[in-house]
Amino acid sequence: MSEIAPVPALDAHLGFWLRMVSNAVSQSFARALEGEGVTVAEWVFLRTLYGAEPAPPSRVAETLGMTRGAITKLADRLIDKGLTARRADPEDGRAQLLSLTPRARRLVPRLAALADANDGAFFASLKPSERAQLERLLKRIVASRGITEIPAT
Amino acid sequence: MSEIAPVPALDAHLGFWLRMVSNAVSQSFARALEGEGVTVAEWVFLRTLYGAEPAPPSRVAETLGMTRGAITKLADRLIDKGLTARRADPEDGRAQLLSLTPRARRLVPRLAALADANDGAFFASLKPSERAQLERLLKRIVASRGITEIPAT
DNA sequence: TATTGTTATACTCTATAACTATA
DNA sequence: TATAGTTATAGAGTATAACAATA
Repeated sequence: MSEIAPVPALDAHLGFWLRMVSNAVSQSFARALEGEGVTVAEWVFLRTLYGAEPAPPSRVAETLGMTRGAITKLADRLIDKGLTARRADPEDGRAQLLSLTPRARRLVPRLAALADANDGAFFASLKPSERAQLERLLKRIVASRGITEIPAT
Repeated sequence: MSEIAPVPALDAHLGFWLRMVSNAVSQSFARALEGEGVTVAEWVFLRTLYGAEPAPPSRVAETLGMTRGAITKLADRLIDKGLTARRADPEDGRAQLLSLTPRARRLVPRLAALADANDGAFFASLKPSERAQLERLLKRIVASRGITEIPAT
């Protein structure tokens, strides 16, 4: 006979609440971005290249904690959308350089405004001191666990 | 000429830090689950059915905020793995009932132990009072935004 | 040989919509 | 007609591995 051992509920873990809030924030942001025709991963990619020198896929991959193959696919999609350009690196015949198109440079500030609004709405119920406390705790975890990966999803 | 308007960095948003930590917790947990041959979504599904009456796909879908089609696919995979059973509801010819196999009932406590260990490791750098504070703030956001969806991913 | 990038393949997660069977 | 579930299709995100070109 198969016993039912007592098992903590899903919501007994802090990680559960973290994911619940994080997913809600991301999903809400994703819906807002949809109106501008981009996904969250695309936003992160665009923001990373914004105001920066053209970068090779390998560096973007490292920054975002993704494989080079994944960056190729993401870049392909953004090139199709007219938001990214890819050109050969004049100094290394193997390398490519990714950069934003003028349209992307006009778009990014609009997307940033959506990010601001989304963030503001979600954390509006916290007092400034509480928001600061939340940020402090999260950054402590990032530091203590050595988390370096920028979340693209 | 295309101007570069000042745009807040990705890490200027609380949502960024939330996602950074949440993704790290989930990825670490996913790797731990891999050793047991299940994904995070499968764990959530299994935990939801553990110790509960057999449930129709429609109810599971509602609980997890997924479509019925998605649940069918998830259940198919778990049936293949011998962790879930599907049988016709004797009281409604249209309905099916999903339940855990004995093997799944033995597995869930092991998976729960992994969840405990993962959570413990990530929040070890916080004092108990800080963990409580973090939980309180997260739950406040959940309540104020009316978040109900259990994060399956 | 090592490195850069692309391509091929595959799998998870998810959604929408068409479809079947039953109520 | 309405509901429950499945199936078909599609797309995002990701990974691994094979490959071509260049260093």
